[in-house]
Amino acid sequence: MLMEKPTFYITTPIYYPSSNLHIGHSYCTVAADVMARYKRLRGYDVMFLTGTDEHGQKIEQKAKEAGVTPKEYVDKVVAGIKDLWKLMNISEHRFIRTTDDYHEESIKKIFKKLYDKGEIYKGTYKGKYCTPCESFWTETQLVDGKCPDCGREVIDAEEEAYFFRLSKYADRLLKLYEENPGFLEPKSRVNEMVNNFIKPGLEDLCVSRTSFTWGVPVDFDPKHVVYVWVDALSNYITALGYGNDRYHDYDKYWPADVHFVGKEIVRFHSIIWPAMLMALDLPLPKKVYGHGWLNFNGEKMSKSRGNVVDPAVLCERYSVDAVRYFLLREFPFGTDGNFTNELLISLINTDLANDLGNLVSRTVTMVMKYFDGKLPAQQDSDPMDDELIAMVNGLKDKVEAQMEAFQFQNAIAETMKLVSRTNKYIDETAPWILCKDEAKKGRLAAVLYNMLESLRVASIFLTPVMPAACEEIQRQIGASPELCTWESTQSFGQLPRDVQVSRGMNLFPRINMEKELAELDKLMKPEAPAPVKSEPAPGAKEKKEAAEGVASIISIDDFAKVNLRVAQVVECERVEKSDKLLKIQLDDGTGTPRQVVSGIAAWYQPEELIGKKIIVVANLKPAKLRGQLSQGMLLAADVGEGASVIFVSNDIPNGSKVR
RNA sequence: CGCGGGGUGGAGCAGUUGGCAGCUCGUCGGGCUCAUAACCCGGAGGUCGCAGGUUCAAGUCCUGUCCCCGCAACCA
Repeated sequence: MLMEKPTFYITTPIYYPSSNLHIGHSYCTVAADVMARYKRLRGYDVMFLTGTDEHGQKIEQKAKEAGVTPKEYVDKVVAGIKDLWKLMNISEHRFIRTTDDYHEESIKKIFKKLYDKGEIYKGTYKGKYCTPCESFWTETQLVDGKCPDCGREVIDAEEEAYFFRLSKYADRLLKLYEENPGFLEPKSRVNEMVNNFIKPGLEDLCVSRTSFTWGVPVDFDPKHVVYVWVDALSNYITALGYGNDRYHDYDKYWPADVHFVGKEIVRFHSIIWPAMLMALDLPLPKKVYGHGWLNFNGEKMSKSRGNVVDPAVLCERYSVDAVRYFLLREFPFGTDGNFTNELLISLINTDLANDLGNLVSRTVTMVMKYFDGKLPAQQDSDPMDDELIAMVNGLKDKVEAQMEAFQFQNAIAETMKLVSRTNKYIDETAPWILCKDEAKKGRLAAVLYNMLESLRVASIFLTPVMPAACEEIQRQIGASPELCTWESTQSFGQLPRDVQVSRGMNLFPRINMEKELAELDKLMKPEAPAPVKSEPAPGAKEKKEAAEGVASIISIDDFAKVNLRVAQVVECERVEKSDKLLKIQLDDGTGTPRQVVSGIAAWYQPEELIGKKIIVVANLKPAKLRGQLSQGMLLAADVGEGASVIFVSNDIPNGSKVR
């Protein structure tokens, strides 16, 4: 009886607090939380870790821009992150910040240990350096041989740096994947790692920097700070007390059962992290699971596109539980998902309002109506009930199998099948007819009991996903907490026969789709003034067109920001390996040639543009297209599927301002 | 160029070891009235991107091809 509880250690990545988090971060953290809650329900001693990775040049810069110290900067963002997790009902967890003193202490020790073991050596980091930006860049990052940030020339430069002997672990990593196929999931990620990174050969990894100071100093060589790899990845063990006295759970929880990570950082977790642990002679995590990304309306979410979804807004409008349900029910964990507002509302309405919420409502109402809230113990069963009961009894295994494989969407789907079956059962048994015959009171009571019992089981399976709502369901159907253990779902019939229900509020109110879509649209573009046109609820595509067709009003000052100039095409050629792009050299009157890359190759031959005068947006941030620097864009009209460049009269001198 | 992912009824997606093609939404018709204009039943609708091949049998394996998306390394 004194058996120790089995342990379960799950982590999310530590997020980079250079700005507020978006729905993608919530997705990962909620998934981990659901797993943690599920394991706790099943009797595990769970350690759930999340946190923030707070060092690095970008934070240093952001803080400088904001006129505060880096610590002040991250403190503020981190406070917001903690609030978000509170709002999203993230259960008991440990929160590590890489600026925590115990973590920094551990990092110094780990770095020293690796150095003493010869796993880290001092060398020189060679790269391209942009003096004004004080930034190192790799060859591949350069845009047309110039600094990707400012477009200026870079110089060859070297800096002294420490390197981790990553290259020597290639074989051991390959062996790890072969012998332990479950180490990295989904499986498709393994090929990616092997083909892209290990097979071409691993290079030693630069693990220190001298170009910025916002980091953990290397204590035996203080002009260096520990770079992200050692600093951030080690959080999974420093948070347990490895190398520090703040915590003492390392022996209990390490190795981790699973690291949940986004697909963009799978590489770090499946190559660098295991290699580091090998170098430290520590056990490896049992599994790294790379989940997919949430796109928005088919596009990658990003600040510059202005399509970042704020989870807090959604939670406030639709309840935390509804958002949590949506995230896990709608998207297969492991592959990318496409987030749309329409999908969110539609799922809440159908699954939660119509099916589950309404089932609770009609069930409780009938018990109130027919038996004044308390069922009689005298009940008559019927073979008609067998199918429903069998379904309940078989459900636990199915749900568990899906949860253990991190297939949340399937686990939820299994449970929702029971909800649907129960709705159907009501139709089959027609309690509203039974109630008219006094002789059938016992039968009526049995039917209502079966409905309650199905709801009890469904609510337990959904508890990890929707903790608050399920608690309320259980309260309404009269299922006390001791009747809602995970084990109790094993067999049908745990509620007392004479159960007492209580009426409650609607769990999931239906949402007016048209109205909400319009509201959400407004909320997502807070900086934009009210749209000129506010057609109700157009389809997704139409909406996009409307936004493009009738742009919102801007002030003359906004327009003044755009620097339009007349320029003449000097040279023009196709961009190699691209069928859409033309590379155009312009004379914009400044004396310095300007290169613009434009996606008009389908409609223009390079020759026919040479000598023509066009209008160029001269102050657009330079971008790299197919490896070619583009310093601006030329104006062209959309004509059907094609494009028509706006040419201007050759009388206008190059460089003339257009306004 | 390379690597990875994807192309399945109107929309969005599932489809482990090859075996009569499923789900949700929408749509059409019917039923019910306990319930949150909810619930239940039935119908229509797909030659599973295209072309070959292996097999008694392929969405599922092999080859070729077209299109879409992402990643290309110190960026955390």
